[in-house]
Amino acid sequence: MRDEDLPGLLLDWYDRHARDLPWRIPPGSNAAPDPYRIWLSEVMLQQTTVAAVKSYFERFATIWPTVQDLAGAEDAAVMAEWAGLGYYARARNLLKCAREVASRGGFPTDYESLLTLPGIGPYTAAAISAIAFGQPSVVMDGNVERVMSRLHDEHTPLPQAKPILHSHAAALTLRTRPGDYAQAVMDLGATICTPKSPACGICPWRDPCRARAAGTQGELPKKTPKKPKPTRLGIAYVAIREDGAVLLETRPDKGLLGGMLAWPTTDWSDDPAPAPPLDATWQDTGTEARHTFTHFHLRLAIHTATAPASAEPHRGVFVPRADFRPSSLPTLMRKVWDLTPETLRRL
DNA sequence: TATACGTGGTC
DNA sequence: TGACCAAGTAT
Repeated sequence: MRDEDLPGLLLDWYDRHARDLPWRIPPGSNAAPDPYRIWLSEVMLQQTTVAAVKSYFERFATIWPTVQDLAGAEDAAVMAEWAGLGYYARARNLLKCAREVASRGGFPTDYESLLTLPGIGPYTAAAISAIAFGQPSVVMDGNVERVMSRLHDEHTPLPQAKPILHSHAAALTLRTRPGDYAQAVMDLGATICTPKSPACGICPWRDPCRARAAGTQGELPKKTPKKPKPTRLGIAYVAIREDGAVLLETRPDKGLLGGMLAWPTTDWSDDPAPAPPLDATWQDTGTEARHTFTHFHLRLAIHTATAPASAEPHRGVFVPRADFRPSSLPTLMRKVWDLTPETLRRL
């Protein structure tokens, strides 16, 4: 098996097995990819599964069919539509990027220019230039790292191995069909060369794969062990006015859940100081929302209060119940609402 | 180079 | 059930 045969082998497989995805131009189609849809899908797919992205992509593409439409959207509308997808800096950067692209009249086509846009890093710049503009960029994501580590039986742990794996990937990236090739390697990683129990028997690269020959595919890629997650504590304050309005605030742009609608809370720490957003008689419901973020566990106690029509909160604004959509909250805050006693939620 | 940054599925 | 993991980026 010669190295130059590998891309062709993979493209043959992709021609027969490419998944049908809402943002994808099927192999063999003459249609031109829409850079806006490619960009939108790639940003959504950062550290996020295809299954989670699909419905969000459909909604965004329907509400804002072009980058000009998105550039003209209200910040709050975009954040509300992104709620539940996670990594909210992506949504803030999405809007910044849309406005920059719209003002310059379209997406740049080359890797270096794409890299300067907000929310577009090495992976996304390579993916857009390859998939939307047919450039032979080296597309490196978690899938490609895993596939390359196995193909070459590379035991150096990540992230140390990144340069080695990148050079392996670069050696396979050709001028022919770079967009299809990039998607093919990622599809291979997502559906066959999976992290656990890869389906080597049906892999188009089973013969050249060095890890398969050595029987090491299940242990690759090696990774440096992760730190344990600490547990932090906090209190979420759910205030409901006599007319049913709920007290919410928009979190600061920087930091966790930045820019998202949320119940006022204390700090999240070992021993948070109480910080009720309203002078009222607060009740401890005795229940807590448990949530795990990337780097810590959180236990958020839920305190509730009812407020008169004249109530003036220190923080946040009362949102009329008719305008309140739990689906516009990030998942942690939606959990808090779901755990709030039914008798209060019905007020 | 290391850390902050979400969420849901899987085993 | 808890740890791992996913089409990463910003700082």
